[in-house]
Amino acid sequence: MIIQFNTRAPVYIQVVDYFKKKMALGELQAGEEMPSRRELATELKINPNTVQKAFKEMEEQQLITTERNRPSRVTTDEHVLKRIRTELVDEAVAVFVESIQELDVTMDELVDKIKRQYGEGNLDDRSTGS
Amino acid sequence: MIIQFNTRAPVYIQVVDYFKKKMALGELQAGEEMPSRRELATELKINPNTVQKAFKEMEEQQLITTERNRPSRVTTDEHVLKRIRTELVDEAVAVFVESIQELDVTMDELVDKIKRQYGEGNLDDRSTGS
DNA sequence: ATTAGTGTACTATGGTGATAATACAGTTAG
DNA sequence: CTAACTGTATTATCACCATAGTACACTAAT
Repeated sequence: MIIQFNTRAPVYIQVVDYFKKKMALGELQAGEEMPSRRELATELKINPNTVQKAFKEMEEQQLITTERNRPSRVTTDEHVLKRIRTELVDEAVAVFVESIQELDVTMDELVDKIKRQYGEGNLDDRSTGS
Repeated sequence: MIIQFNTRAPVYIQVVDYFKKKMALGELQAGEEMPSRRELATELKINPNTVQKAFKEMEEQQLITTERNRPSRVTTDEHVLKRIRTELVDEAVAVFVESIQELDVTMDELVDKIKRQYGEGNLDDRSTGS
């Protein structure tokens, strides 16, 4: 997965979301070691302090834990991990609906535009059985 | 239409979007007079300078015009006005798809969540014939 | 002409976000 | 022990955003 920074949202928030996605997809699993702050900063070409801020945020959200001067680890709380994907999607939907509210958009128009936006076939049209 | 400020996006951008929506819905029509900066600042409980910044942004986007020290007016360029709604929706869809990309969300799940988010029946499920 | 209302411009302050450069304490591999 | 790596903390600078206060030129109504 590649991270692509916007100008709008704070970088440290985008870093948090980046790791949330990784956890939601199982690319980062419970108890797994996180990359070091400096290493990640170099890799993402951002400031170590920004990474530190992101990690601090993730700690407050119970996504990772850190003991002393050892590399941070993904939480082992499966309960927390399970919720990540749902929260990401629900948050995105909330922001989306908020932004198009009162514009009298039909469901058909939305679905059409969303499908078109995906384009590269990332979105599955089949049912998952909810 | 009521404006509800987020903490995320700059206030002056939210003011611009607020007026874009009004224009897209025909609440503000071509050539119509805009409220004065000070008046609007009082009404929205924000600083006149913030309103001024929003109006300057709208001028650069050709949404309004101002001559000398007369109240600003909505552009008479129907071409510009026609595009507003499409741009608003497309932009929202782009941001939305971007945010849920790589999360393996099915179309069914999305539609379900979106409908649920609307809830109060703002979203029409019938086709408009595009 | 006076007054109140326009748009516009400027300075200043405070908060947040991002960067840069250090510094320190603790851990680990050599 | 030493060296290199961890996390953490601090100070400083810069940009953007929002606010406050003030000022000026012009227009319109009186």
